[in-house]
Amino acid sequence: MSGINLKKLAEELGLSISSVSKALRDSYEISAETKKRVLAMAEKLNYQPNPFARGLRKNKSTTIAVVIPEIANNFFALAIDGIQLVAQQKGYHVLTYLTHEDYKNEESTINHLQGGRVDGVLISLCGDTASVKHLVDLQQTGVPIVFFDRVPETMECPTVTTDDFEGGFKATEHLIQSGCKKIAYLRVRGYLSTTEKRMNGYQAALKKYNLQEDPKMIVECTNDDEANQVLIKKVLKMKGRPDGILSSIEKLAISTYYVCNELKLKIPQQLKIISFSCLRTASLLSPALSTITPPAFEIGKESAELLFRMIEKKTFGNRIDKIIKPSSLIVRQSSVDK
Amino acid sequence: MSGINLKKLAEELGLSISSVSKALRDSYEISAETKKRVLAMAEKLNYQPNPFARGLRKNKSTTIAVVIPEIANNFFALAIDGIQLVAQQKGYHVLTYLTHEDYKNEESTINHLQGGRVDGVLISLCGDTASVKHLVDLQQTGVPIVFFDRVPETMECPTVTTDDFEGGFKATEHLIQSGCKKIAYLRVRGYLSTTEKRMNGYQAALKKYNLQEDPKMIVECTNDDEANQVLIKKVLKMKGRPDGILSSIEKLAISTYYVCNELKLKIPQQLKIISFSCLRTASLLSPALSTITPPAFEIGKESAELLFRMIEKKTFGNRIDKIIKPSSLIVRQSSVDK
DNA sequence: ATAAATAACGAAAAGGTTTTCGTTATTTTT
DNA sequence: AAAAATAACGAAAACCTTTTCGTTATTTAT
Repeated sequence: MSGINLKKLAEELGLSISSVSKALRDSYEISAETKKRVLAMAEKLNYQPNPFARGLRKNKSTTIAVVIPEIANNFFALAIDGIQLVAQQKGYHVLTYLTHEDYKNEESTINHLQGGRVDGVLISLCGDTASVKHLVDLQQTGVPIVFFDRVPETMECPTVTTDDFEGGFKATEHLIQSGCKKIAYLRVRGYLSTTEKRMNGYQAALKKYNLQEDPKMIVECTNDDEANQVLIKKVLKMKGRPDGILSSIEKLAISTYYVCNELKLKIPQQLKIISFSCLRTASLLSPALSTITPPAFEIGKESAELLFRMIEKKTFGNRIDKIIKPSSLIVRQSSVDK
Repeated sequence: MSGINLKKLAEELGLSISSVSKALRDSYEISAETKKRVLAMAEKLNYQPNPFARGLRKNKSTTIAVVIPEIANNFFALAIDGIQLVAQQKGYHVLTYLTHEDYKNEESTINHLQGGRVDGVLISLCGDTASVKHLVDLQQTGVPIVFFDRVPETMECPTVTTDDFEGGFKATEHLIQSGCKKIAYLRVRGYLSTTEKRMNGYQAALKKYNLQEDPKMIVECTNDDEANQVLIKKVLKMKGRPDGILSSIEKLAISTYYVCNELKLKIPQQLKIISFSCLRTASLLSPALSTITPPAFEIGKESAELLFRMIEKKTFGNRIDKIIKPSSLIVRQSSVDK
């Protein structure tokens, strides 16, 4: 389509295809003078090597894949930002795939990635990932994979995560120290490593401060905002309702805000709330939302850096990296009495 | 790397490479029985055709590129969502590139796209795009390009935008009807089609209601949040300060909120504000932010659909589509007295 | 019964690069 | 002056598919 390839360059220059190729790769076999001529002509005609021919020949794509559940989510958007930064530096291209929290999508996406389309994969698991077979298969074909944020528990693999347990623990501890006696945890259905560990931290904090665990205080939400609001409303209307909420994801905190508006529940006077979140406008909300904020950009950046280490020296497999980046607890008005 | 290709399949089946290939493409030349055997074996070994060999042979990548200024921005995130939806349906892969509002990045990205890496390009221009030569060049090599949201003015090309002029007009009219006498417009430096047309709408509304245009009321912001806050603060502290603000992008509205917090300026009593924005939490801000909201998802979706129409029948060039999707004006507390 | 058509498959070229190896001409070494 | 080394380039194979064109065997039409 583009039309300008090595053959045409060679004709234009009166050289052979191989010589032109070598000149462009700065081979010692080509004289300095010829190289200069070739470079000039390539520049003039804006020659771009055909990526397929090159990929086929070198068995390398200079492309990585990023597989995430959704993009309209500040955490993932920021993570991609970090990934792109590193990829661009390395001269790599980035293919993005969205699973929309659907296991079938994740599976078929990963399967399509076999065959050499990419040199490596960065992935954050979707909520209902039932099996990791597709991932193990891909890994076994030799494609380096780095998991970030939502990682598998039953698979040997490099991961980059935040300290979800500590985050859940500290957030809960903070609510307790703000006077909460009955704290609910908003989790998402399925088996996400993040949700699980955050809950473990929550439970550990309850235990430390001798607060009773109550199964009714663990609200299992879905992907449907309206349904979630119904669930949250139900918990907030029951007798013995919680006076504090720890939300494992941002979206559920937002839903809680809406529900509180509707129920005329005052935050933080009647209900204190804190959420895992990367929302930039957290401090502008009414009231400002306290958050445990994972370093999304850094997580993306470090994941990519780790992946490129694996791509470059093929020595992965010996050492399985588990990188953990701390989240920051940011206290705002939603979790403290004025 | 993956190891399993047509040759191995053929060996395993006792067939020739060409027969296996034809069986997989469901050619009439192959018997139903053989096809079944081949399909079964391909399934069993999880055969994935090498995308480079195929791309090289068919001169087609089944890949599109999306070039945007930034990703951590709800408008672009939602647009990508729409794009991905269509691409996935069509079985296409999506390469994402971020220009970070840097012309040099945009230029080199576009130049790298020559050579057949992608079958089409979706792009939203960066703020300081000085020339469109790189885009014209790419277009002339035969790669279909669709521009969305931020589009060039000096180039024949298909575009998908929102009605920026009307949006600017209606937002300004709304502020006037809410009692504003002196309205500032927050624009971004450079020559973005969006900023420009929104400003034209703003100016037209002022004229219609016989309000004087004042150059000091047009605040030219940059990409640096802190610098912008300084600029906005300056305008809000001067005598004859505005009583209304129309912000051309979300980020500047957020900055204005921070400045107002600092200056103890009450929104909406002392300053009314409305902004172009796709912020999901607009209604949860303190106070809730009135917005003109472009249909980001639909813009992405329609851009992609248009692009695929161009890719599929190569009849583009005859008809240049200019699709305009209306924004919605959503009035909340920030722009009306209680 | 022969000619023509069809069904089912294989051989080989093409697509653009990279890389190995061969070839020539020039320079250096003995 | 002959031998060896080097410099600079070209020919061709390889990467894996797809597709055109043959080839054979079987079926249908004359």
